[in-house]
Order: sequence, then C-alpha cells, then structure tokens
Amino acid sequence: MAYDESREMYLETILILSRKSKTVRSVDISEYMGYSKPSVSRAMGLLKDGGYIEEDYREGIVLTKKGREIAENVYDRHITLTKMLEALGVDPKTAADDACKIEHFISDTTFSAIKAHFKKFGE
Amino acid sequence: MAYDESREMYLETILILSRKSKTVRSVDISEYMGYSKPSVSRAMGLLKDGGYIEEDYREGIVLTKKGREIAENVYDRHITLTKMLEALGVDPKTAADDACKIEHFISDTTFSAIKAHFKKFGE
DNA sequence: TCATAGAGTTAGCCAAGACTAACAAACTGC
DNA sequence: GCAGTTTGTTAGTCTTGGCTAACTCTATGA
Repeated sequence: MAYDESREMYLETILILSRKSKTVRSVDISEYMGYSKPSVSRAMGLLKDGGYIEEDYREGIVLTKKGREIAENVYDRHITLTKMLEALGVDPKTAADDACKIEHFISDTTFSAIKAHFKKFGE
Repeated sequence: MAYDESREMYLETILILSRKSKTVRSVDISEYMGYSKPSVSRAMGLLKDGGYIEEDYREGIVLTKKGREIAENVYDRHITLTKMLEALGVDPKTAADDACKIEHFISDTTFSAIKAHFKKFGE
C-alpha cells in the first residue's frame, strides 16, 4: 500500500458505500470493486495499520479523519472530472472510467486550474 | 509488459531520443528515464518480442511501424495535454508531469473531446 | 599488446497488489 | 441445537516492473 492509487480507490469505495448503507463490510467492498475477499481483507489490514480506517464489531469499517479526508478529496475529483468530461460530450460511462483514472494522478495545481477554467466557461 | 503505461513510456522515450540523435542505444534510454541498464535491457527484449522495436548493430534501437504509431500517439497526447495545462495557468513542470501521467490513461474519446474543446475556446 | 572503459546481458532479488485454496468463526433456519 | 451459509483470515502463488551483482564482449589508447 505504498502507492496511492490502490489506497485511494479503497477509501473512495468505503466512502461511497457508507453513504449507501449504514455499515460497510469487507464483502461489500469486495463485491463493489470486483476483488476477491482475501485481497480486500489484506487491504483493510494495511488501511487499518496506516490509520485510515477503524473496524468496529457493530459499525463495520469506518473511515478515520485521515481516511475520510483522502476519500472525500478523491470523490470530489471524481465527480467534478466526470461532470466536466460529460459536458465536453464524452459518454457517461467513458467519462466515469477516465475520471476514475485521472483522479489519482493529477496534482492539486492541475485540478484547481481545470476547475477554474470550467467555472469560467460554464458548461 | 502487459500493461500499457510502461511500454508506452519506453516507446515514447525511444521516439524522443531518435529525434535528438541518429542512433538510440539502451544506455541512452537508461540515462533518460533514470532506470538501470538491466531494466532497460529486459524491457527492450520484451518490446522486440512484441514487435514494437528492432535492433540493428549499426542503427541501434529502431521503432517498427507498430511501435512508432503508439509512440507518436502518446507523444502527441503529451505535447497537447502539456500545452493545454500550461494554457490553464499550470506551471510548466507540473503541466509536463501531470500530462505524462494522464497521457497513458485517457481514452481516445476523452482526448478528442478535450482537444475539440480547447480548439473552440482557444487559449 | 594488453589494460581498461563502456555497453549490454544474465541471474537472481524485491515490493505491490492481485489471485485461489482452505480454514475458522459467526449467524440463520429448520 | 445442529447444519449449512456467510464472512473474514491465513497461507501461499503469480505478474509487473523495478533493482544489484557479476559477467561478456567490444573498442580504445598507452
């Protein structure tokens, strides 16, 4: 879990799932992301070690402050980038797929610049 | 060499170096990319197996048609994306760095849409 | 001519992040 | 209350793509 992309995807997924249902379990993440249970289990272990999530027998998997900040940041990028690509005429599926890749790699500088541009030119 | 990013970076580098000097050698790629000689050596083996490059004792490493098409496509994206980010006010280094990541991941659809948008709105 | 430098390869290692197989523990329903 | 399902973990494998160490081969120059 040294590189960001994988971690960010897991955290983003936890955020999305926590908005849909009250508790988030490993198996839900597993289904949502299409990864095997052991893969998710190990990832959760690393996220817990890193202080990004906590596990509670009642609440399931919960984002810590640190984890939530990352998740919300990535999710915000995801939504914003998807909307922008759709506004440019890209079909929704491709827009979401591409946004999902771009969201992990671009710098804050670039993201802000893109956001400002689209604000100026509208949709 | 199953995923595209690494392959595309090598091919792009070979294209760039072949425009700068007459012949391209492994060690040039090694220096340019900051990778060790064995890493480049292995990558060249895989690119050769895949039909992306050929090696000639006189000409050094040469892109095949297949390799050149990918390299030129990626390089075009790189240049275009970099220019656009710079036009949005991103500093040149960040623009180049971010373009270098984005160039490998976005679909043709998205790239075309972005290009069309910027053509319309100018810089 | 022979030493040394430079280029490239071979062999083997490592980390990240997926996977399956198999097990353990807990919850559910008859 | 016990059987069977669901959930999660452990153990170990695979692939990608880096790395170092150590070798070979070629070319150069004193």
